[in-house]
Amino acid sequence: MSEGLCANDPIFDVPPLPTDEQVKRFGMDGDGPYPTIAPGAMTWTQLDTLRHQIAAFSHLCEQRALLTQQIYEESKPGHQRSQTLAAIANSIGVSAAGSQPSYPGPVYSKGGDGPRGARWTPSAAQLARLEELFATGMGTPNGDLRTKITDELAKLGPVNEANVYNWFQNKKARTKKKLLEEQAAKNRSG
Amino acid sequence: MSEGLCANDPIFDVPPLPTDEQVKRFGMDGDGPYPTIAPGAMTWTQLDTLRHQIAAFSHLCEQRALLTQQIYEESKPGHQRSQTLAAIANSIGVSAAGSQPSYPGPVYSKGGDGPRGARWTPSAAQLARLEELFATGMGTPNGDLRTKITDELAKLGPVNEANVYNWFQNKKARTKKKLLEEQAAKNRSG
DNA sequence: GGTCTATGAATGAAAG
DNA sequence: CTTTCATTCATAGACC
Repeated sequence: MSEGLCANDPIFDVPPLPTDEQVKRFGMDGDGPYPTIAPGAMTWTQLDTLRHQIAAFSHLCEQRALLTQQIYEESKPGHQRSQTLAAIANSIGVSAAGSQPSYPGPVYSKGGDGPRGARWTPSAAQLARLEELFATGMGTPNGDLRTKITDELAKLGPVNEANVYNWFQNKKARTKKKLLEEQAAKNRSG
Repeated sequence: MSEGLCANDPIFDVPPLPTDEQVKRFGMDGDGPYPTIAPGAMTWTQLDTLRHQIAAFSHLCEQRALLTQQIYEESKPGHQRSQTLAAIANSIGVSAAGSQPSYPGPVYSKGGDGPRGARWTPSAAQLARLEELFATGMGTPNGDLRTKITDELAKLGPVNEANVYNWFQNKKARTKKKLLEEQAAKNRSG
Protein backbone atom coordinates (compact mmCIF):
# COMPACT_ATOMS: atom_id res chain seq x y z
CA MET A 1 0.00 0.00 0.00
CA SER A 2 2.86 2.31 0.53
CA GLU A 3 4.17 2.39 -3.00
CA GLY A 4 1.67 4.84 -4.44
CA LEU A 5 2.66 7.60 -2.11
CA CYS A 6 5.53 9.38 -3.69
CA ALA A 7 4.20 10.28 -7.07
CA ASN A 8 6.65 13.08 -7.40
CA ASP A 9 9.95 11.82 -6.28
CA PRO A 10 9.89 13.67 -3.02
CA ILE A 11 12.95 15.06 -1.38
CA PHE A 12 12.27 13.35 1.90
CA ASP A 13 11.35 9.75 2.30
CA VAL A 14 7.90 8.69 3.25
CA PRO A 15 7.95 6.03 5.87
CA PRO A 16 5.96 3.02 4.75
CA LEU A 17 2.45 2.85 6.02
CA PRO A 18 1.67 -0.07 8.28
CA THR A 19 0.92 -3.21 6.38
CA ASP A 20 -2.45 -4.81 6.56
CA GLU A 21 -0.83 -7.51 8.58
CA GLN A 22 0.43 -5.02 11.11
CA VAL A 23 -2.91 -3.35 11.27
CA LYS A 24 -4.54 -6.68 11.80
CA ARG A 25 -2.22 -7.43 14.64
CA PHE A 26 -2.31 -4.10 16.35
CA GLY A 27 -5.59 -2.76 15.17
CA MET A 28 -6.96 0.58 14.33
CA ASP A 29 -10.07 1.97 15.90
CA GLY A 30 -12.45 -0.86 15.27
CA ASP A 31 -14.59 0.46 12.46
CA GLY A 32 -13.04 -1.94 10.03
CA PRO A 33 -12.88 -5.68 9.76
CA TYR A 34 -10.22 -5.79 12.43
CA PRO A 35 -10.43 -5.75 16.18
CA THR A 36 -10.17 -2.61 18.21
CA ILE A 37 -6.98 -2.26 20.09
CA ALA A 38 -6.13 1.38 20.33
CA PRO A 39 -9.32 3.38 20.62
CA GLY A 40 -8.77 6.98 19.63
CA ALA A 41 -6.00 6.13 17.24
CA MET A 42 -6.53 6.59 13.54
CA THR A 43 -9.23 4.28 12.34
CA TRP A 44 -9.00 1.85 9.52
CA THR A 45 -11.48 3.86 7.54
CA GLN A 46 -9.48 7.00 8.06
CA LEU A 47 -6.30 5.39 6.91
CA ASP A 48 -7.97 3.93 3.89
CA THR A 49 -9.57 7.21 3.01
CA LEU A 50 -6.26 8.95 3.22
CA ARG A 51 -4.85 6.49 0.77
CA HIS A 52 -7.76 7.09 -1.55
CA GLN A 53 -7.40 10.80 -1.19
CA ILE A 54 -3.82 10.68 -2.26
CA ALA A 55 -4.61 8.42 -5.13
CA ALA A 56 -7.39 10.74 -6.22
CA PHE A 57 -5.21 13.83 -6.11
CA SER A 58 -2.48 12.05 -7.92
CA HIS A 59 -4.86 10.94 -10.62
CA LEU A 60 -6.37 14.42 -10.88
CA CYS A 61 -3.00 16.00 -11.27
CA GLU A 62 -2.10 13.58 -13.97
CA GLN A 63 -5.31 14.13 -15.87
CA ARG A 64 -5.13 17.86 -15.57
CA ALA A 65 -1.63 17.81 -16.85
CA LEU A 66 -2.75 15.92 -19.90
CA LEU A 67 -5.69 18.20 -20.43
CA THR A 68 -3.68 21.32 -20.03
CA GLN A 69 -1.11 20.14 -22.45
CA GLN A 70 -3.74 19.19 -24.99
CA ILE A 71 -5.56 22.48 -24.79
CA TYR A 72 -2.35 24.36 -25.01
CA GLU A 73 -1.10 22.46 -27.99
CA GLU A 74 -4.34 22.98 -29.86
CA SER A 75 -4.30 26.67 -29.18
CA LYS A 76 -1.12 27.03 -31.16
CA PRO A 77 -1.23 27.95 -34.83
CA GLY A 78 -0.19 24.76 -36.51
CA HIS A 79 -1.03 22.38 -33.76
CA GLN A 80 -0.23 18.72 -33.79
CA ARG A 81 -2.75 16.36 -32.34
CA SER A 82 -0.71 13.65 -30.77
CA GLN A 83 1.13 14.30 -27.60
CA THR A 84 3.18 11.53 -26.11
CA LEU A 85 3.79 11.09 -22.46
CA ALA A 86 7.44 11.61 -23.11
CA ALA A 87 6.73 14.98 -24.64
CA ILE A 88 4.57 15.96 -21.71
CA ALA A 89 7.19 14.90 -19.28
CA ASN A 90 9.62 16.93 -21.27
CA SER A 91 7.51 20.03 -21.17
CA ILE A 92 6.93 19.74 -17.48
CA GLY A 93 10.29 18.73 -16.31
CA VAL A 94 13.36 18.37 -18.34
CA SER A 95 14.49 21.52 -19.94
CA ALA A 96 18.05 21.70 -21.07
CA ALA A 97 20.08 22.76 -18.12
CA GLY A 98 21.76 25.79 -19.52
CA SER A 99 24.71 27.82 -18.51
CA GLN A 100 26.27 28.69 -15.23
CA PRO A 101 24.39 29.17 -11.99
CA SER A 102 25.44 32.77 -12.00
CA TYR A 103 25.28 33.55 -8.35
CA PRO A 104 26.14 37.17 -7.88
CA GLY A 105 29.51 37.40 -6.29
CA PRO A 106 29.17 38.86 -2.83
CA VAL A 107 29.55 42.53 -3.29
CA TYR A 108 30.29 43.57 0.21
CA SER A 109 34.01 43.14 -0.04
CA LYS A 110 34.22 45.35 -3.06
CA GLY A 111 34.93 48.88 -2.03
CA GLY A 112 32.94 50.80 -4.55
CA ASP A 113 29.69 49.89 -6.13
CA GLY A 114 30.67 47.16 -8.48
CA PRO A 115 28.08 45.84 -10.84
CA ARG A 116 26.02 43.18 -9.28
CA GLY A 117 25.73 39.87 -10.98
CA ALA A 118 22.58 38.88 -12.74
CA ARG A 119 20.06 37.54 -10.39
CA TRP A 120 18.84 34.00 -10.51
CA THR A 121 15.48 33.27 -12.10
CA PRO A 122 14.02 29.89 -11.33
CA SER A 123 13.01 27.86 -14.34
CA ALA A 124 9.40 26.84 -14.64
CA ALA A 125 10.14 23.34 -13.47
CA GLN A 126 12.22 24.59 -10.58
CA LEU A 127 9.50 26.94 -9.47
CA ALA A 128 6.95 24.18 -9.63
CA ARG A 129 9.05 21.97 -7.43
CA LEU A 130 9.74 24.76 -4.97
CA GLU A 131 6.08 25.65 -4.70
CA GLU A 132 5.26 22.06 -4.18
CA LEU A 133 7.76 21.72 -1.41
CA PHE A 134 6.55 24.90 0.20
CA ALA A 135 2.94 23.76 -0.03
CA THR A 136 4.06 20.77 1.90
CA GLY A 137 4.68 22.93 4.89
CA MET A 138 8.42 22.86 4.63
CA GLY A 139 10.28 25.71 6.26
CA THR A 140 13.63 27.06 5.18
CA PRO A 141 15.74 23.97 4.63
CA ASN A 142 19.15 23.82 6.20
CA GLY A 143 22.17 21.62 5.97
CA ASP A 144 21.87 18.37 4.10
CA LEU A 145 18.27 18.91 3.22
CA ARG A 146 19.05 22.13 1.45
CA THR A 147 21.89 20.47 -0.39
CA LYS A 148 19.60 17.67 -1.42
CA ILE A 149 16.99 20.06 -2.72
CA THR A 150 19.58 22.08 -4.54
CA ASP A 151 20.91 18.97 -6.17
CA GLU A 152 17.48 17.99 -7.34
CA LEU A 153 16.73 21.46 -8.69
CA ALA A 154 20.08 21.57 -10.41
CA LYS A 155 18.82 18.86 -12.70
CA LEU A 156 16.17 21.28 -13.88
CA GLY A 157 18.46 24.22 -14.49
CA PRO A 158 21.12 26.45 -12.97
CA VAL A 159 20.75 27.00 -9.26
CA ASN A 160 22.79 27.08 -6.10
CA GLU A 161 22.16 26.73 -2.41
CA ALA A 162 21.95 30.43 -1.78
CA ASN A 163 19.16 30.67 -4.33
CA VAL A 164 17.22 27.95 -2.60
CA TYR A 165 17.80 29.50 0.79
CA ASN A 166 16.68 32.92 -0.39
CA TRP A 167 13.64 31.55 -2.11
CA PHE A 168 12.34 29.88 1.01
CA GLN A 169 13.14 32.87 3.17
CA ASN A 170 11.31 35.23 0.85
CA LYS A 171 8.42 32.89 0.31
CA LYS A 172 7.84 32.46 3.99
CA ALA A 173 8.20 36.12 4.83
CA ARG A 174 5.89 37.24 2.05
CA THR A 175 3.30 34.63 2.78
CA LYS A 176 3.26 35.76 6.36
CA LYS A 177 3.09 39.41 5.41
CA LYS A 178 0.16 38.75 3.15
CA LEU A 179 -1.63 37.04 5.98
CA LEU A 180 -1.10 39.95 8.33
CA GLU A 181 -2.29 42.40 5.72
CA GLU A 182 -5.43 40.43 5.17
CA GLN A 183 -6.15 40.44 8.87
CA ALA A 184 -5.68 44.18 9.06
CA ALA A 185 -7.93 44.60 6.05
CA LYS A 186 -10.56 42.51 7.72
CA ASN A 187 -10.45 44.67 10.81
CA ARG A 188 -10.82 47.71 8.64
CA SER A 189 -13.87 46.48 6.81
CA GLY A 190 -15.61 44.58 9.56
CA MET B 1 -3.30 19.24 13.14
CA SER B 2 -6.47 17.82 11.72
CA GLU B 3 -7.90 20.89 10.05
CA GLY B 4 -5.60 21.16 7.09
CA LEU B 5 -6.64 18.03 5.35
CA CYS B 6 -9.38 18.85 2.93
CA ALA B 7 -7.94 21.88 1.27
CA ASN B 8 -9.58 21.31 -2.05
CA ASP B 9 -13.09 20.20 -1.67
CA PRO B 10 -12.16 16.58 -1.96
CA ILE B 11 -14.10 14.10 -3.98
CA PHE B 12 -15.11 12.19 -0.93
CA ASP B 13 -15.21 13.12 2.71
CA VAL B 14 -12.33 12.42 4.95
CA PRO B 15 -13.20 11.39 8.45
CA PRO B 16 -11.45 13.63 10.94
CA LEU B 17 -8.02 12.52 11.89
CA PRO B 18 -7.37 11.96 15.56
CA THR B 19 -6.79 15.18 17.45
CA ASP B 20 -3.46 15.92 19.00
CA GLU B 21 -5.11 15.27 22.32
CA GLN B 22 -6.20 11.86 21.20
CA VAL B 23 -2.82 11.12 19.80
CA LYS B 24 -1.28 12.20 23.05
CA ARG B 25 -3.55 9.93 24.99
CA PHE B 26 -3.35 6.91 22.80
CA GLY B 27 -0.11 7.44 21.03
CA MET B 28 1.24 6.72 17.63
CA ASP B 29 4.30 4.65 17.09
CA GLY B 30 6.71 6.54 19.21
CA ASP B 31 8.72 8.52 16.69
CA GLY B 32 6.97 11.70 17.68
CA PRO B 33 6.85 13.70 20.84
CA TYR B 34 4.34 11.31 22.34
CA PRO B 35 4.73 7.96 24.03
CA THR B 36 4.44 4.71 22.20
CA ILE B 37 1.29 2.84 22.86
CA ALA B 38 0.43 0.95 19.74
CA PRO B 39 3.63 -0.29 18.16
CA GLY B 40 3.13 -1.11 14.50
CA ALA B 41 0.40 1.44 14.08
CA MET B 42 0.94 4.45 11.89
CA THR B 43 3.63 6.69 13.25
CA TRP B 44 3.37 10.35 13.92
CA THR B 45 5.85 11.06 11.16
CA GLN B 46 3.89 9.01 8.71
CA LEU B 47 0.69 10.79 9.52
CA ASP B 48 2.34 14.16 9.18
CA THR B 49 3.95 13.21 5.93
CA LEU B 50 0.64 12.09 4.55
CA ARG B 51 -0.86 15.43 5.38
CA HIS B 52 1.98 17.23 3.69
CA GLN B 53 1.75 15.05 0.67
CA ILE B 54 -1.92 15.80 0.31
CA ALA B 55 -1.27 19.49 0.72
CA ALA B 56 1.25 19.37 -2.07
CA PHE B 57 -1.05 17.52 -4.42
CA SER B 58 -3.83 19.87 -3.53
CA HIS B 59 -1.69 22.85 -4.40
CA LEU B 60 -0.70 21.36 -7.71
CA CYS B 61 -4.27 20.58 -8.63
CA GLU B 62 -5.33 24.10 -7.79
CA GLN B 63 -2.66 25.65 -9.95
CA ARG B 64 -3.38 23.34 -12.81
CA ALA B 65 -7.05 24.16 -12.64
CA LEU B 66 -6.23 27.85 -12.87
CA LEU B 67 -3.98 27.28 -15.81
CA THR B 68 -6.57 25.30 -17.67
CA GLN B 69 -9.13 28.00 -17.14
CA GLN B 70 -6.77 30.73 -18.21
CA ILE B 71 -5.76 28.97 -21.37
CA TYR B 72 -9.39 28.38 -22.20
CA GLU B 73 -10.33 32.01 -21.70
CA GLU B 74 -7.47 33.27 -23.72
CA SER B 75 -8.20 30.94 -26.57
CA LYS B 76 -11.36 32.95 -27.12
CA PRO B 77 -11.59 35.94 -29.55
CA GLY B 78 -8.46 37.93 -30.00
CA HIS B 79 -7.32 37.83 -26.47
CA GLN B 80 -3.68 38.46 -25.89
CA ARG B 81 -1.58 36.28 -23.73
CA SER B 82 -1.73 37.67 -20.27
CA GLN B 83 0.85 37.66 -17.63
CA THR B 84 -1.43 35.57 -15.50
CA LEU B 85 -1.21 32.59 -17.75
CA ALA B 86 2.50 32.81 -17.97
CA ALA B 87 2.82 33.14 -14.24
CA ILE B 88 0.70 30.16 -13.46
CA ALA B 89 2.21 28.04 -16.15
CA ASN B 90 5.50 29.07 -14.76
CA SER B 91 4.60 28.03 -11.27
CA ILE B 92 3.56 24.54 -12.19
CA GLY B 93 6.24 23.83 -14.67
CA VAL B 94 4.38 23.97 -17.94
CA SER B 95 6.41 25.80 -20.48
CA ALA B 96 4.38 28.66 -21.84
CA ALA B 97 4.65 29.77 -25.43
CA GLY B 98 7.81 30.63 -27.26
CA SER B 99 8.07 33.77 -25.23
CA GLN B 100 10.53 33.28 -22.46
CA PRO B 101 9.42 35.58 -19.68
CA SER B 102 12.79 35.20 -18.07
CA TYR B 103 11.09 36.87 -15.19
CA PRO B 104 8.30 35.35 -13.18
CA GLY B 105 5.15 37.25 -13.81
CA PRO B 106 3.05 38.77 -11.12
CA VAL B 107 -0.53 37.81 -10.69
CA TYR B 108 -2.78 40.77 -10.45
CA SER B 109 -6.07 38.97 -10.65
CA LYS B 110 -6.44 36.05 -8.32
CA GLY B 111 -9.72 34.71 -9.64
CA GLY B 112 -10.44 33.55 -13.13
CA ASP B 113 -13.58 35.48 -13.80
CA GLY B 114 -15.16 38.62 -12.57
CA PRO B 115 -13.69 42.02 -13.04
CA ARG B 116 -10.16 41.87 -14.19
CA GLY B 117 -7.92 42.66 -11.30
CA ALA B 118 -7.19 46.30 -11.81
CA ARG B 119 -4.22 47.92 -10.26
CA TRP B 120 -4.70 50.47 -7.58
CA THR B 121 -4.70 54.13 -8.46
CA PRO B 122 -4.42 56.53 -5.56
CA SER B 123 -7.06 59.21 -5.38
CA ALA B 124 -5.94 62.81 -5.42
CA ALA B 125 -6.47 63.11 -1.69
CA GLN B 126 -4.60 59.91 -1.01
CA LEU B 127 -1.72 60.94 -3.18
CA ALA B 128 -1.50 64.30 -1.44
CA ARG B 129 -1.36 62.63 1.95
CA LEU B 130 1.24 60.15 0.77
CA GLU B 131 3.43 62.88 -0.65
CA GLU B 132 3.08 64.78 2.58
CA LEU B 133 4.16 61.78 4.61
CA PHE B 134 7.05 61.10 2.28
CA ALA B 135 8.20 64.70 2.52
CA THR B 136 8.64 64.29 6.27
CA GLY B 137 11.38 61.83 5.56
CA MET B 138 9.34 58.80 6.35
CA GLY B 139 10.68 55.56 4.96
CA THR B 140 8.62 52.55 4.08
CA PRO B 141 6.26 52.09 7.00
CA ASN B 142 5.95 48.67 8.53
CA GLY B 143 3.73 46.93 11.00
CA ASP B 144 1.34 49.05 12.98
CA LEU B 145 2.44 52.26 11.35
CA ARG B 146 1.59 50.95 7.93
CA THR B 147 -1.76 49.74 9.17
CA LYS B 148 -2.43 53.13 10.69
CA ILE B 149 -1.60 54.94 7.47
CA THR B 150 -3.66 52.51 5.49
CA ASP B 151 -6.58 53.09 7.81
CA GLU B 152 -6.29 56.81 7.34
CA LEU B 153 -6.06 56.57 3.57
CA ALA B 154 -8.95 54.15 3.49
CA LYS B 155 -11.17 57.02 4.55
CA LEU B 156 -10.21 58.78 1.34
CA GLY B 157 -10.80 55.85 -0.97
CA PRO B 158 -10.07 52.19 -1.60
CA VAL B 159 -6.60 51.13 -0.57
CA ASN B 160 -4.84 48.27 1.14
CA GLU B 161 -1.59 47.78 2.98
CA ALA B 162 0.21 46.37 0.00
CA ASN B 163 -0.61 49.51 -1.97
CA VAL B 164 0.86 51.70 0.72
CA TYR B 165 3.92 49.54 1.01
CA ASN B 166 4.51 49.52 -2.72
CA TRP B 167 3.97 53.23 -3.03
CA PHE B 168 6.67 54.04 -0.52
CA GLN B 169 9.04 51.50 -1.95
CA ASN B 170 8.65 52.86 -5.45
CA LYS B 171 8.70 56.47 -4.34
CA LYS B 172 11.96 56.02 -2.54
CA ALA B 173 13.62 54.05 -5.29
CA ARG B 174 12.56 56.43 -8.03
CA THR B 175 13.42 59.53 -6.09
CA LYS B 176 16.87 58.15 -5.52
CA LYS B 177 17.24 57.17 -9.14
CA LYS B 178 16.28 60.63 -10.29
CA LEU B 179 18.85 62.15 -8.00
CA LEU B 180 21.61 59.97 -9.34
CA GLU B 181 20.69 60.83 -12.88
CA GLU B 182 20.80 64.52 -12.13
CA GLN B 183 24.20 64.20 -10.59
CA ALA B 184 25.45 62.26 -13.56
CA ALA B 185 24.11 64.94 -15.86
CA LYS B 186 25.82 67.60 -13.82
CA ASN B 187 29.12 65.77 -13.97
CA ARG B 188 28.87 65.50 -17.70
CA SER B 189 28.14 69.16 -18.22
CA GLY B 190 30.47 70.49 -15.62
C1' DG C 1 -4.02 50.65 -34.84
C1' DG C 2 0.29 52.06 -32.71
C1' DT C 3 4.44 53.41 -29.05
C1' DC C 4 5.67 56.14 -24.99
C1' DT C 5 5.69 57.23 -20.29
C1' DA C 6 4.53 56.97 -15.50
C1' DT C 7 3.76 53.91 -12.03
C1' DG C 8 1.76 49.75 -9.42
C1' DA C 9 3.41 45.35 -8.47
C1' DA C 10 6.59 41.28 -7.98
C1' DT C 11 10.70 39.20 -6.41
C1' DG C 12 15.84 37.78 -5.90
C1' DA C 13 19.30 39.31 -3.01
C1' DA C 14 21.30 41.50 0.77
C1' DA C 15 21.48 44.13 5.03
C1' DG C 16 20.12 44.58 9.79
C1' DC D 1 13.68 36.34 10.84
C1' DT D 2 12.57 41.18 9.35
C1' DT D 3 13.33 45.01 6.54
C1' DT D 4 15.34 47.17 2.71
C1' DC D 5 17.28 47.57 -1.89
C1' DA D 6 17.60 46.88 -6.89
C1' DT D 7 15.67 45.42 -10.95
C1' DT D 8 12.15 43.97 -13.87
C1' DC D 9 7.52 43.10 -15.40
C1' DA D 10 3.03 44.73 -16.77
C1' DT D 11 -0.63 48.03 -17.24
C1' DA D 12 -3.21 52.46 -17.64
C1' DG D 13 -3.45 56.66 -19.83
C1' DA D 14 -1.81 60.13 -23.01
C1' DC D 15 -0.93 61.10 -27.47
C1' DC D 16 -0.54 60.17 -32.44
